[in-house]
Amino acid sequence: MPHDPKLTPDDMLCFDVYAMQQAFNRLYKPLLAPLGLTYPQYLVMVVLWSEDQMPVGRIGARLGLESSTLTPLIKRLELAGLVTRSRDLQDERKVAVTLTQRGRAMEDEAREIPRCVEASTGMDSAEIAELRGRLARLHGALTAAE
Amino acid sequence: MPHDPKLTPDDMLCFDVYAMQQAFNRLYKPLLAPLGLTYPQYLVMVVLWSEDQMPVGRIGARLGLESSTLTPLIKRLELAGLVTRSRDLQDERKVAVTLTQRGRAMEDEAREIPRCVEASTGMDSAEIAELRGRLARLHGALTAAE
DNA sequence: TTCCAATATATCGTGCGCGATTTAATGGTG
DNA sequence: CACCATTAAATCGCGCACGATATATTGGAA
Repeated sequence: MPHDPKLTPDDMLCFDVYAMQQAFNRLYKPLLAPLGLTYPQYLVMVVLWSEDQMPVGRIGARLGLESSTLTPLIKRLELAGLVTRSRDLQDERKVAVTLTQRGRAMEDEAREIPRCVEASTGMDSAEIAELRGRLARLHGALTAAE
Repeated sequence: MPHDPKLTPDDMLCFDVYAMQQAFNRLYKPLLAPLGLTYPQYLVMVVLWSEDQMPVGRIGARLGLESSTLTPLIKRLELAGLVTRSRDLQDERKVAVTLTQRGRAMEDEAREIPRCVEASTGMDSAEIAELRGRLARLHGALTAAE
């Protein structure tokens, strides 16, 4: 029985995804630098721009992040004056995260970013949609596999 | 001029990739736990299994990682008894990373992992190849866009 | 030969990301 | 009412990941 041909990272789907994540990070860095945001911070802001006043846990559910990741991140957003944190009066276990005026205003400053990113992909919307469909299917299979 | 419809992370290709990376990490974790490896450490081992005795910089070139990431990671592999580090005699700036006997032996223990991962994708090889092609094209476009 | 720019690695500081644990509030059940 | 499992955040420790910087070696150029 012959040995497997030597496996390299370039043969692995997971490495494509790993490298792609690196590439997106490099792409976003200069776009987000003027806003003073990191990429994960930008994701949190996107969530809040789509629906303000959310408890930490709900943001985490949207992004697949734990409170151990989000709590310090959100505290940095608070320090930057973009959000405020306040205990929910109905349920004091929850901490509601709310955009400040400055946080809301930043949505406008960030408006060009999605278009800029899309342009960098060199793909038209149909192609992007097709790729996203495949990724969604794969994501479903992987999470189903636990 | 109408406002853009509210953007959410679920509308973003970059978030698909971000979530996919999370999913792969979750998938690999239990597979790598018996070996005592993290996912980035596994990638380094894959590189060394494909070609032993490599300087730090060459490993970094393969994986897209800086010495500031690799040096501590490789020191942990050394502490685990999987590799040794030694100055290149021809060029003493370089540090050659070499598998120990235990490091080489681990290749066998890891042999089932790629098949296991492939099975979890729920895709056949043609489908995977097609997806990888699209990702490679996107990666090229993104890195070309700086 | 002496100097110097380039190269290779290491170090430092900051920010994710997660598992494990802690703390506190909630909503039942006995 | 008292008890307690559940839930929501926060905290802690560890390991990436990267930019900026430091250190040391190398290979030329003056």
